Amino acid sequence: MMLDKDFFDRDVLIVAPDLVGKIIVRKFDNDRIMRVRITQTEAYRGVEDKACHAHKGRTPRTDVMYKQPGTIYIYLIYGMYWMLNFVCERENIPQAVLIRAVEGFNGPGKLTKALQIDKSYNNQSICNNSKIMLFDDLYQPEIIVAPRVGIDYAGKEWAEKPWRFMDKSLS
DNA sequence: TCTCCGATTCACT
DNA sequence: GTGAATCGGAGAA
Repeated sequence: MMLDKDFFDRDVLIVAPDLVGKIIVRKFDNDRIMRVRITQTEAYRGVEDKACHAHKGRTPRTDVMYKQPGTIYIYLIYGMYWMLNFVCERENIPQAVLIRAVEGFNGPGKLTKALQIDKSYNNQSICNNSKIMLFDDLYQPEIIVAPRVGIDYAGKEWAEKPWRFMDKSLS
């Protein structure tokens, strides 16, 4: 069954591990369809989280994270790679889940390249979207946690939070 | 305007 | 293990 807005209308620390094992379905412009299972996610939790882009407040860039749960947040990193995120919690609470890896594509930059996801998907909703969808096929992976990656600049306290979630059977 | 730097990846030593 | 590629957001001036 398809994930709806209610799925994302929860705390990001609940949604992020729950997304591991779910299926991303991508329909390309030539009608080719690609299905991949999410194997790794990370949680970015609001203004208090120094590693979260929204911690400095609402700006044109972070505005998306304040929107409806299920909104897609895309941004460019290092001038080369698009990062795929899904907004959590109700409006005006800036939380998001980063999709860090899917089955067959290990790394957030690689998976967006494989799925041909770019800036044009920013600020769209994952619910009722004809190009990209999320499904639950009732697969329930065993989850293991780890610190987040690439955020040393946020300071030790935040860099060490165990807010990365991965499928144990694939680690 | 100008400067700094990042939720990464890959090639090379 | 180190460094380059590459660009837009955010903050300073």
